[in-house]
Amino acid sequence: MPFSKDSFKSAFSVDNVIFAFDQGKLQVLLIKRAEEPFKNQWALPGALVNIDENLRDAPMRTLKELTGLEDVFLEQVFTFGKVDRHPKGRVITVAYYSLINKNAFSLQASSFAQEVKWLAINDIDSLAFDHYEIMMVCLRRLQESVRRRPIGFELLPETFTLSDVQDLYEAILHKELDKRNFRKKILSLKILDDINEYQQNVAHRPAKLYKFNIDKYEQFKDRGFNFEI
Amino acid sequence: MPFSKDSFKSAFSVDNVIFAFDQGKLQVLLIKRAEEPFKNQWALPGALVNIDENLRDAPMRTLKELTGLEDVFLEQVFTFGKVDRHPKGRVITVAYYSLINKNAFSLQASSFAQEVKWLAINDIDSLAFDHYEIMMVCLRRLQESVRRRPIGFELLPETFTLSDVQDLYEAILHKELDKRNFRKKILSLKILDDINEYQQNVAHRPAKLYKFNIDKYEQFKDRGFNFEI
DNA sequence: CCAAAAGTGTTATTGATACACCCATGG
DNA sequence: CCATGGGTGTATCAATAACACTTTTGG
Repeated sequence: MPFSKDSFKSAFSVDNVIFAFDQGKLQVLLIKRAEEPFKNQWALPGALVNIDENLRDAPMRTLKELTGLEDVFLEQVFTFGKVDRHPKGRVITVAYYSLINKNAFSLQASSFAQEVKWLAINDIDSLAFDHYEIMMVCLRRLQESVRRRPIGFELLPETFTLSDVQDLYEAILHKELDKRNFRKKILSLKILDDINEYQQNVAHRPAKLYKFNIDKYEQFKDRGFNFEI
Repeated sequence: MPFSKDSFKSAFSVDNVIFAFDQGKLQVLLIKRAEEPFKNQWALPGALVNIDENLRDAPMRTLKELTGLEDVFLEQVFTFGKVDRHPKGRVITVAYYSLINKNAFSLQASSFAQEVKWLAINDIDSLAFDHYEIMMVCLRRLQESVRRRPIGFELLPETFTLSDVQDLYEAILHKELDKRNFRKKILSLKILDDINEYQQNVAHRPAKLYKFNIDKYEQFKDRGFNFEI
């Protein structure tokens, strides 16, 4: 049972910025609100926290309802608690972000939203509530994280080219990177395994395919690195 | 009015890890609990969030009650929300940490605690609830922050020596640092102003005194730096 | 004159940056 | 044979790391 749902004076919620990478762009999953306030406006997916549910399970539940996915990268970012952030009462919300591979699932019909869509983050300029601010705070956190820990690979398919990785980093950091230096650096981390296969049917020299090395990831998770790019 | 105080089933709180630097050690302010649960055990200062109070104001209120201080460095760290983290009901808590100069005030009597004390963080090995974990998460965040932004000077008196700064960094990072390299690096940031004064009445060569340059701080606050030490 | 902490420079190594051409494939 | 993106190396510069002795004061 969510906090104080019936006599709504105060509530406790989570919002989840779900990132994916598609068509060279960083995309965010949005829902169109079916109810007031902000009816018919785009918003971040979220949920009230059930009283018998661990906090982290709330955004996981949202994610599962929307995408069917479990075991997804999920990181808590910040808790937003201004008194007036929700027009109908006091709602404190914990923001999370997730990284998913868009191709691994299809969007599911969901009860709480009329409509669901992906939108490139650079094409979003307003959202319901303070969700735009929440999204941008999550983006900044993703940008910091991607420079310090080997995350981001959750956004790619199982095998990918070095150019895919570079395109992803450029999309996240919103910045062009030098090809040779990028390759040197990412390979020096030894988190990518060359699988000795190549792209097929491309109208140019086929690129080598790589796989993400999960063991090295585990080593770096705590230790971190400094991807100065 | 705090969330659901009377019929306590769920509540929303903040806990504040208040750091100070004294006798070469990083200290944390603790309160002895006057009530069950965990009666007579040491805990982090905290408060329930009032329904008409911005989230960030709650730890500031705690701080003011305990120390009389306002305008203190305060950073949100993480929100802890396991179902069973509080034995008496569902309490989600937002952890903050503060940095204060221990000499600038005296501890005040407080209603919610029998007793208040400073304890060196290395001498703390358990606390009420999950407060030990909360404290350690805040410490890690402080350690990260101090390497990337010019924070920490809130812990020092208005004038200080370079050795004071080094001792502080060593206490925070729990690691010995090379004197010459440390000085080179910290001076290269230009956030310290040499005030052309010296220590008095010390039984050794007196050290130069420095002041923290708040303008340079503002520049670095967003830009950050990389204090690889 | 002793004890204590302050203060100071150089070298070696590592990492970051800037930069341009040839290669393999499909059409 | 053209267009497309894949792939590669070097030189310069900046930052980091390791390291030991002299100076100034009070007692």
